[in-house]
Parts: sequence; C-alpha cells; structure tokens
Amino acid sequence: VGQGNASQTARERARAELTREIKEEARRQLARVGAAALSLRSVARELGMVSSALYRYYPSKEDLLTALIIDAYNAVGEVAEEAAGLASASPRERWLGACRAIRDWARAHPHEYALIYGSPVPGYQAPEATIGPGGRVPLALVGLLRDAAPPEVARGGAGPRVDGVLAAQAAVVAGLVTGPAGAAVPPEALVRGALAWTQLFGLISFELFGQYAGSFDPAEELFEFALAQMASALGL
Amino acid sequence: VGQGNASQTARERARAELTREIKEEARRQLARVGAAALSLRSVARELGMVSSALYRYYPSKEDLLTALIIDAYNAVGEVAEEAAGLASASPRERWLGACRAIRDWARAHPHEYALIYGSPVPGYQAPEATIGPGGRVPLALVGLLRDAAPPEVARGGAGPRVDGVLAAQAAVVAGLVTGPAGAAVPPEALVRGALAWTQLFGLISFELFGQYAGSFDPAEELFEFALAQMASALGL
DNA sequence: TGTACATCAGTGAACGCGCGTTCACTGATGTAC
DNA sequence: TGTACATCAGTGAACGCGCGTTCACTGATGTAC
Repeated sequence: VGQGNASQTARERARAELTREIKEEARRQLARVGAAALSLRSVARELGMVSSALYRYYPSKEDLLTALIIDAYNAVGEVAEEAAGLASASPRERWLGACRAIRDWARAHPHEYALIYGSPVPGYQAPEATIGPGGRVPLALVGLLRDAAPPEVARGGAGPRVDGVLAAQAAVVAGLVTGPAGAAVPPEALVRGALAWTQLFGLISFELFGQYAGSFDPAEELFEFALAQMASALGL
Repeated sequence: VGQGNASQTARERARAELTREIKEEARRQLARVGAAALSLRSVARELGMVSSALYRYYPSKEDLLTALIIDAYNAVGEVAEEAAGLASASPRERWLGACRAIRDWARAHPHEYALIYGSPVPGYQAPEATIGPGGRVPLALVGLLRDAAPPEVARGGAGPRVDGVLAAQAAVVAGLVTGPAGAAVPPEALVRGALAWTQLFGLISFELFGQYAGSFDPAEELFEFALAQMASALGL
C-alpha cells in the first residue's frame, strides 16, 4: 500500500503503456472498420494478447469506446483552441484558421470525426465524462468571439431579435465561457456563434459523408466561401 | 411465359405484399436498433418466417438496406417538395414550411434520418440508385429559389464573389434543376442555397445527435431564429 | 374442363464465423519485516 | 540483504449467443394442351 508516485514501479509503467497501446490499436481499427464494427477480440489479437487480458485495462467494450470518444473530442478541441488562440493574428484570421484546422483534422481522421459528430453508436450511452471535452470546440469559438467582437457589431446587424427561451439559453452558455460572474458576450453574438459552429460542422459532415457528391465535391471552394460569409455575419 | 400485367396472379400479389411487409418490418427494427444492428434473421423471425425465405425477396442484406435508404430519401424528399411547392404561399413561407417539414420528419424518424444523413454504415457502399432520390430535397430547395428570388437580390447582397471552380460547380447544379438548356438560377443564389441546405441539416443533426445538450436544447427557438436568418440571406 | 408439367415460395438443417464476457489458473513483480 | 507473503498481469478454456448465406427438399400455385 502507498507506493511513491514520483518513481513509478515497472509494473505501473508497463500498465500505463499497455493502456495506451490498446487505445492506439483500437483507434487504428476504428479507422479501418468504423465504431460499430470495433471488436475487443480483434484489438487483442493484433496486440498478441488473449482477449480476456484486455479486461485488466478496460472493464468493457463500452469503456474503451468512451476513452476513444474523449480522446477524439480532445484532439479536435486542442486543434481548435490552438488556432483560435493565436495572439498574433487578427480575429478574422483566427476564425478562419480555427475552421480550417477543424476541417483538416476531420479529413485526416474521418472515423474519429464520425464517432463524435455522426450518428450515435446504437446501444451506446455517452457518459458525463464526455461533456467537458465535447465542449472544447464550441467554447474555443465563443471565446474567440468574446475577445474579438465589438459589442455594437455583434448586437446589431441584420436578423431577428434574440429573446425569450433563446436569450436564456444564450445566458447559460455565456456563463460557461466567462464564469458565472458576468456575461461578457452579448446573446446575439452567442447565438450567431452557435449557428456558425453548426454551419461549420454541417459543411464538414456533408463533405465527409458524401452529400456533395456530384455537385460541390471537392468542397474546398464552397468551404472557403462559407467561411468568409460566416466571418462577415459574425462581424469579424 | 407472358402473363397479363393488368390482372396480377395471386402469386404476384402475394409477392408484392410480402416484399413490402419485409421492408416495413425492417424499418421498424431500424427504428429500434439502428442500421448497424439490423439483422435479416430477426426481421424474418418477426414475420414468422424462416430466415432463408427472405432471400426470395432481397438477394442480400445490403439490398434490403438500399431499399430502406431509397425509401427514406423519397420520404423526406416528398415532404420537402410538398411544402416547397405550395402555390398559395409566399416564397418566404414556402422556405420556412419546407425547413420545418424536413425537421419534423427527421424528429419523427430519427433512425431513418441517421441512415441517410449520419455516418455511413461501415462496409456499405451506396449504389447509384440512391443518387436520384437523394437529390430531391436539395432540388426542391433550389427550385424554390428559382421561382422566388429576384435575380438582383440573389446576385447582390453581402458576401464574397462566386467564381472559378465554385461557379463551375454551381453551373452543373443549375443544369440539374432547369435542364441542360438554360441556367435560370444565378450561381450566387445556388451557392447560398447550398449553404442554407447545409445549415439546415447541420441544425437537425446537432439537435438529433445531442450536440446541443446543455446549451440550446430544446432547439425550437434556435431553429426558428436560424430559419429567419437564412431567409434574409436568401432574399426571401 | 381436366390432366401433365413447370415454376416458385417457403422449410429446415447446416456451415462457418466472430463476438463479449467470466473464471480458475500460473507465474512474475512488488512489499514488509 | 534475504525471505515469506500479497498483488496482479496474462493465459486458455469455456459459455452462450447471433449472424449471413447456401442448399436440397416439399408442396402449392400457375400454364399449356
């Protein structure tokens, strides 16, 4: 009982590494066959272990899936945060950069993208632990708006008013970004940010899932056009 | 050889009906367990048949899936065309009506929606026969734009120019709507229509797949806000 | 109208497969004295 | 530093399951004369 956590034992190191290797192999299989066809037995096989050995590391297939989902959210989240947070760039450039970075990530990891933004895996119920990582991308985008948008621009412009339920929902989101103390982002900007976020992932999903086949595929130019239009709508 | 096709034989009637019943039962199972978990054996079981009997009607599971996909595309397509084509309504009302009708359909048939607009079923390759039905919704929306948009409004407005590859792609789409002879819809309107179409399905997907959980869920108000904003952007 | 033959729907058994998960076990790694 | 004991990683066999698809068959429905 009570091992030092500064110097790990060999067992602990081995355990940490195998936990990682299992996840990596699962990710490779995900990329090959998709989430619904992922199987513990085949992950074990590929690692040269017997399937029951995996249960020392993940108590069930569902837990392994959850780990993959969290990793995927963190991966896009990180990519988005980095591009959105570039201090040296203008707000507009940060917006464009973040959107492009997200799309690039999605195209490089289509099955991981599908895992988190596609249809839910049947029978799988996402645990609470996925909520935090899942919020990183939208929060990065909203944070960008907070830093960037001059309130008059954000509040004004064309489009309907934000009030009632929608304003209340926006206030909840504002609380997540700025902390419960004060709401630094006007609700109009938040709602427009949410719609831009939606539009962005709609574009990526349609591109990846083949809805533009025969029309706007390849979708580079449509994507860039949409980014520019969204940037204007956001006052960036 | 050569049976009259005016009066079907009893065999033919039975065959047509069973083909329909199999599809209906498959649709029910789709709604319960999702596309990836759909199984021929369980469809047969539910119909009181032996699993091998299904092969008289669909040569493989893939063919049954294809039939479901085509049906789903036709179902949304029909709903969209009806709402978009209402002669008695203003263009704006037709736009709003079509979007709401599509969302209502999606919420009533989430698994069918996921089947056609969610992540692709692993290992399934959509055959050409799905392309036509898959185009009905976008064509209905573009048709609405053609009928409605005064060219000046559609061509002008804020936003970047449409040229190069994007203009060429738009021209292809225009050919699909109006026939190869003349392009009655200006490319700017087409591109904006494509983005509105994307936005619409982005909204529905995020709502159905749970991305708004904890923020804009329930999504009624966000949806209505977005519709109004899109209508303005489209000059409706 | 009645009979001989052809078509085809549905049966039941089987093939061969892979899956998630449990469990008693062995042997190596770690800990306490 | 050395020994006795506890922990835990990985094994191998097994349980029980469901799947898609094939195939030889029987019996009912249809057709030609």
